[in-house]
Amino acid sequence: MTDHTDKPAARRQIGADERRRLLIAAALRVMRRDGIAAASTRAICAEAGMPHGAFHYCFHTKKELYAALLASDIEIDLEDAWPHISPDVTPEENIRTLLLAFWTQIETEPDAQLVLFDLGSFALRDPDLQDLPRQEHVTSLEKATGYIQRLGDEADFDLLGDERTLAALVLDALNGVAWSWLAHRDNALARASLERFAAMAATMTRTRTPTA
Amino acid sequence: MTDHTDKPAARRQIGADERRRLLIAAALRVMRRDGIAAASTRAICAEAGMPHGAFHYCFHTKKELYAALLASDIEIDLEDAWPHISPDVTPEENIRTLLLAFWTQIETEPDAQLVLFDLGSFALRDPDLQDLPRQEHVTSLEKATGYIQRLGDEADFDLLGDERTLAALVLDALNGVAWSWLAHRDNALARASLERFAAMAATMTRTRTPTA
DNA sequence: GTCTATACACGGATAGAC
DNA sequence: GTCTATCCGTGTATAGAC
Repeated sequence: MTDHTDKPAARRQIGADERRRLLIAAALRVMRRDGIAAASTRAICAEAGMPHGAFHYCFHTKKELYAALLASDIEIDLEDAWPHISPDVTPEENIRTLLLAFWTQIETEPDAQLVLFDLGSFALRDPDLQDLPRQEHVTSLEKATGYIQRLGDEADFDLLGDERTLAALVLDALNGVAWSWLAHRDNALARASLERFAAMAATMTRTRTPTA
Repeated sequence: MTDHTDKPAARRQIGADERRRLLIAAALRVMRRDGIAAASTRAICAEAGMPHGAFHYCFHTKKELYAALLASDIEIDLEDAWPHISPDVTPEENIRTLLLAFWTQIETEPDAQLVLFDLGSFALRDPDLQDLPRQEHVTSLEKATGYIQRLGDEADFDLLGDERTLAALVLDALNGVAWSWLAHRDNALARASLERFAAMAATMTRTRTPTA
């Protein structure tokens, strides 16, 4: 009789793990909107529609939330936005196409990009969290290397020199362009820089099947 | 008789403008050491050896200090560290030399670099301060353009394409490499990326006086 | 397990003595 | 102009009711 009530009391019991997910998502929203400094535990709980007390039985400490945010990698992903690469156009054009596909992802979410910088910067100061950006970088590098290999396959060219170094440079260039773009907000300049980069990178390629 | 004392009481009167300089310097030290979040007005005053009250008659608000920090541009300067550029070696070697000279500046002060990111990121969130990173970028761009022109002159080559776009790309690449280096701290990888960039950039040059 | 109320420390800013 | 004492808001964390 005791648990036989009409009120869906059980529905309120969403469980700590689910709450964690909600809090992480809420934290990201607050950070995107108001910056990392404004993302207090109170603000995050309010955003998630939870009472403030909920925070500390989902995460022991706030640092734990930061760690969770950094672990749930919020990085650029091209899986669903892979552009059309054709072996019929020049390597330069294909490289440019790929870079601009990346760039579009960044350009559409400037606030997310800023949060990424803030979060990384925060972690770099804390000895307990320093490994997370390092790990994130390794992951990005692997992903980028994969993208570059796929590009070479689809566009029918080989890369000269070490692929990993090149992948690192591409990632860094994109990040650097993103950073300065956040300051100047000159879309044309950012894209021109990337197109310049594409032209330069194309000199590091050799087509596999020479055009007959 | 009144102001004729042996005690150097007047020496204590260092003046508000001098205090401002001291506070700015102290703020930078604290930020480098403990991060921007730890740089409270109290911590800064303590670092400067001043009472807490001193802060608010040097700066009306803390934002004013941030503005002063961003205005007193803490950027990479090569004036005193310009490397040896020779027209007798390839453009690629000269470009690499210049880039690595820049890089050495960055590499020796990682904490300063991190503060630069933090400060910029903070300013980008605040509508009142957004112009400062923009202005800083313009300044850096002009300076970089100057360096590139000087490089071309001393190394005896011309640049293909728009100089400003190239200067922007160089700055962005350096910043991007710096950012990822702060995470992975792999000096060799960072330098390899820059050398790669130098090789690519060299394809955008044409020597002025063709070797006879 | 869930939520309220609260403890406690710290931050920016100001009032007012000297 | 210089410094002390203090106000007030906010942040993290926890004790304890339900």
